[in-house]
Formats: sequence, structure tokens, C-alpha cells
Amino acid sequence: MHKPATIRDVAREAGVSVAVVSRVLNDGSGPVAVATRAKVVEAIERLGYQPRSAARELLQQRSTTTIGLLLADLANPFFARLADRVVWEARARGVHVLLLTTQEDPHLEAESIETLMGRSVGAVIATPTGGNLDKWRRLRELGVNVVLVDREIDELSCVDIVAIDNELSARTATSHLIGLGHERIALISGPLSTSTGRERVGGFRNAMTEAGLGVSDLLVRAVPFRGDSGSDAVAALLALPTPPTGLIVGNTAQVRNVLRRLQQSPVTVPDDLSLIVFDDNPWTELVSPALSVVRQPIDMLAVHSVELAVGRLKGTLTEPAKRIRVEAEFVQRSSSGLRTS
Amino acid sequence: MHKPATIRDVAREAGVSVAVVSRVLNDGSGPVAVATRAKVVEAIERLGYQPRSAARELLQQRSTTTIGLLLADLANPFFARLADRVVWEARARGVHVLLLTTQEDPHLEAESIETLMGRSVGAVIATPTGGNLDKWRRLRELGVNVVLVDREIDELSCVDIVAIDNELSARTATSHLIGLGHERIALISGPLSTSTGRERVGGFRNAMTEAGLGVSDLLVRAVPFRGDSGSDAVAALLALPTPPTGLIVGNTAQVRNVLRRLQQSPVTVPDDLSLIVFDDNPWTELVSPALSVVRQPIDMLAVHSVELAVGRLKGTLTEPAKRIRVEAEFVQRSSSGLRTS
DNA sequence: TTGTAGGCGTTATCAG
DNA sequence: CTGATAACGCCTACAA
Repeated sequence: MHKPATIRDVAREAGVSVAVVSRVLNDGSGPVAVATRAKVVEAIERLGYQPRSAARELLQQRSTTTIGLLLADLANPFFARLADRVVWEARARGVHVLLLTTQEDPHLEAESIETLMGRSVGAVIATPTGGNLDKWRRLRELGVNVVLVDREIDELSCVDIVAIDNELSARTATSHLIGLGHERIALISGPLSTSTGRERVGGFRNAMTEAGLGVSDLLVRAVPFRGDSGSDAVAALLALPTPPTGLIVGNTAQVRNVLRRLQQSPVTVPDDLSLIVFDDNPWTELVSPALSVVRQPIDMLAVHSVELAVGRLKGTLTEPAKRIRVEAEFVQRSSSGLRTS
Repeated sequence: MHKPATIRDVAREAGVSVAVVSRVLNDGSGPVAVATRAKVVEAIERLGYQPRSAARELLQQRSTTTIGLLLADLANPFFARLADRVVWEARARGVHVLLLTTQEDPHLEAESIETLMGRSVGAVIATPTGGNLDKWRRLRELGVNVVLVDREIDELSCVDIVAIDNELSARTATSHLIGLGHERIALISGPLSTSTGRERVGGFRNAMTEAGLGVSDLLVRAVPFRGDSGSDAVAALLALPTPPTGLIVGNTAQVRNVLRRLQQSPVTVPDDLSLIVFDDNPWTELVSPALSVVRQPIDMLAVHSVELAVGRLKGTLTEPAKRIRVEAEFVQRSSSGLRTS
């Protein structure tokens, strides 16, 4: 267990001063003679020297090489793939990722934000639970750049936002079912404490009223992301005197529970019930019938988030907070069809 | 954008010296009068003080509050859920996670290991690609504790290992098919450069030969994790003069490609082909027919990995390198059945 | 073009 | 019980 080499070791090995080594390390921070540089590079190689990032972070105010990624829940394929792309895009820019999860729990989120404050990360990409306004503000005041992805918090200013147009997506999905002749359409969304929940419910309602269809409150279920709430919601919908003939699941985390419950029930999809779910993933076309989905462009979400986060971090981006909307795509497959009953 | 408060600010605010504040922070590192402590705690509250972890890390040789997690690919649900559990278990122990991915590319893995060296993480949990022996060794020599999870590297000593018994799992799956009357059984595994690939092929071969069945090399395809190799492998198997009646997919990353190809082909599961895949996830029982699977106990993998990593980190675990095997479970569903042809 | 020295925020050591 | 002070490894003026 050797002690790692320090910049001083390198300097000695190369027969120069630490300042020169530092300049070689941070290419461009000062003039270095070609011959000297070569000596230093060689010494670095020979010693297997790695700069200690802790030392750098200490004197810069915040790290320019680490961002925090605060996601809801990696067991949800949507967030998992988002994480995958974010890590990838960040690395492509020489930035590392400190990963935290909230498990949709505002209390855990609060803890995480505090952690982030102490870790001197320069930026944070997050899917907020909806609470902890004060903590988010404090983080901002500390000079940490915040990028909200997928969800947003209206009351929070000075944060970048990257998301799909949830209102439009829900509206499109709803209109599609309406076009197929459905009139009793139900929506299972995420909780109204999240922007995605609110916007999707809004889009759904708008599409319905614009089509001259009423919306029964019984047919709109905003349920938690965690637990088996999706299953219960389906059960309740199917138990209605006149059950819906169309269902949109706008709560990505509950899609699997909904499907399981549906498979256990006597209703068949799409004959008895046309189904559209939010978010595509590699399995949605493997179940039968293949699911009609609203596909979120995860790559785009990741690219923009990282671009913003890193841009602010490195100071190349100084404009006021941006709000980037990327387009979701409706993909029709076999789970939605003409109304038959 | 306020400057964050430092320990000195707190000391001034509380009317004590920094040393006292430090002792209050690291509860137990020295005596503090009850009244003094109260004053300090209050000052900390008032200033919203957060210790800078960078300063701590600089002083201590390696961070005792950060571990690295180097995974293959978060788009694979297996690794995603593993990450979820690892982050969770780590947090429960007050430890944070720096996330890196290799995308199964040894070159990216090498970069990541170097990063890890500079980040002064105290421990690393990783699913190695199979290469970079020297780099792993160097990391170890630097005093970083390494825990390999899911896969292992034989040549690497002094690293902890947490994995299922892949030989046994593959053997069990194979025996199950044999018990159903199948004789021409194929295996699609991961590359032989990984321990999981080698062991699963081994278990498969052993089960076959023990049952007095020959193993044609044509029926064993070790294919890469990335790309569409699973699809190609299926196509090749189905094009054989006498195609297999049973198939085990031991390459988790390729399961979806295999299924897609199978759905596009005229063969029906399980009538024409009995299917068993490695690793369970919430979608395997939603496809039809529901898949017979080898279920890895992801929770256990995560718990043990973190336990080992954190134990070494905090110095509570000093025994020589451990190798922990957790039990995988075979779950029979509808995709495997009696041989009919 | 190169070297010297000070300080980033924290902990540990050792006197008071 | 408390306080001063020396590290930790690196960067950045500034001086040579």
C-alpha cells in the first residue's frame, strides 16, 4: 500500500518546481518550455501520478469536475436510462457524477440536498419530489447551479429546466383515444405535488372538454409513485358501474403494477380497454399486446441537462435560467384500438 | 450567492475556537463541555454550516464517506436495480456514491479506474469488464478497497467478491430443461472474458454431460453484452438443420433482443422452444408467455457489497479478502415446458 | 520560462 | 476542558 505520489514528488523526479508541474497539469495556465514539459510528462507517467481532486476543490470554491445527480428511483427504467445517459454525457465532458436517490421521499431529498452542499459540487441535476423549496433555494444561494429534469418546481427561480411538454403529451394521447371512439377515458397519473402529475391531468382534461366530453373525477386517479397504488387504481376503475373503455397511465412507476392487475382481471386489452402508457422502454413492445406509448426522448433530456449543468459549471453559459422543452413522441402499437362496446 | 460558512465562522459566532467546533462535529474525538457544545450546535444551525468534505478528504488519506460504483451499464435493469440498492444501502451507512459506467468497454473502464484513484474514494464496488488487471492492482496498492460484484477476476487477489453461484445456476436451469425431456439445448451466454460467461457455460456443459447428452459447439454462443448479438445468435440457432428445443439465455443484456427476435420468428414458446432467461425483473412475468427465470437476489448482492466496502473503509473489517456467494433462485413460469417435438 | 510562498477548510497534536 | 498551530496537496500571484 504505497502512498500516492504528490505533485512535489513529480517535481523532484522531473527536476523542476511544483509550479511547472501544475502548469503542465492544467494545460494553458502558463508557459512551459517544450523540453521541460516532456520531462514532467515522463515523470508523471513513471510515478503514475494522479492529482488529488480534494486538494483542487479545496481552493477553488466549488468543483468544476463533479456534478450531483439526484434522481427519484433507479429501479424505474426511465430514471435508470436517464442516469445512464447523464453519466455518459458528463464523462464526455470530463465531469463525474455523484449519485443520490430520493426514493420519492422529501425527507430523504432534504438530506441529499444537504449532502450536496457539503460536497462542493458545482452543479446538480435533479428530479425533485416537489417539496423542500427552502433547501433548494439555499443550494442556489450557495452558488450551486441547479438543473431540474423531467419535473419542475414553479416557485423556484434561477434554475434551469429540461422536460417534455407534459400537457401536450397527455392531450395527444387522450385525443388519440377519443379519435378511436372512446368517451369514457380514465387517467392514472402521478401525484399532483409533481409538475408532471399536474400537467398530464391538465392535458387530459383539456382534450376531453375540447372534445365535448365530460370528465368524471372518478376517472382521474393521481396516485403515488411508490407502493402498489397503480394496482388499486385499476381495481377501482374496473369496479365502477360503467368502467372506462380507455385508460392512460401517466405514472411511469406504476405501469407495471397496472399491467399486472390488468392481466389478472378478466378484461382484455384492447378489446375491453384501450391502453396507453407513459414512457417507452425495451419491454413495452414485448408484452402482448404491444403497448401504445408516449415516448420520452431520454437522450435529449440527458444531453440538455448535462449541457446546461456543465455549461454553468465551466462558466461558458451565463444567460439567465433556461427552460428547455423537448418533444415526446406518441407511438401507437396494439394496446389501443377502436371502441367496441 | 453567499460564501458558505466555514468552521472559523462558526467558532467566532459561538465564541470558541475552531478546535472545539471540530470536536463537536466529530462527536467523540475529544471532550467538550455540555454548555459549550450547545453554543456550538446553535451557531452551526444559525449559520447553516456544512463541513467541506474536500478539506476533510485532503487531510485524511482517503475519504471514508465516498465509495465509487463502477457498473457496466445502467440501461440494463439488472445493474440499474443493483445501483439503486447500493446507493440505498450506502446512504443508510452515511456513505455517498460516485457513479461511473464502463459500457462494457475496457478502455472506458481504464479511464474510470484512473478517475477513482484521483478521487480518493476509500472503496470501489465494481462489475469489471475482465481486462485492466494492472490498473486494478494499482488501485489496490493505493489502498483502495475493491469489491467485485456479479463478476470476478481470478487473477486479482486481495479483492472481495460478491456473486451468485453461476455454475450452479446454469446447471439448475439446464437440468430443468433436461427433466422436461429436452436434449438439444442451446445456451446464449455473455463473453468468455467474463467470469459469468465462463461459469454459466461450464454449468451448462456439466449438466449436459452428466445427463449423458453431448454438447455441440454450435449450440453454445458466447456473445457480447452490447449490440444486437443476441438477435443474431437466435437467428443462427433457429437456422440450424435441427434447431434446439430448449434455450437458456445467460446474457442478461441480450434477453430483450432474443425475445424480440423470437417474436418475429415463426417459432412459438414454449411449444417449439422452451426458454429460460437469466435474471428476473418486473417485466419478465408480463410478457407472454411469462418467462421462466434464474432470479438473482439483487438486494443481497447490494447489501453484502456495501457491507464489505464500508466495513473496510471504516476499518471495522480487517479479515483477508472474502468471497461471498449468494443463492440464485430458479423460478419456473410458462416459457419452459415438456418437449413436444 | 521558472521558482517561492501563501492559503483553501479541516483535523490532530500538544500546550495551557 | 479549551486554544493555538501544523499539516494535507494543490493552485496562483508574484518575484527572479
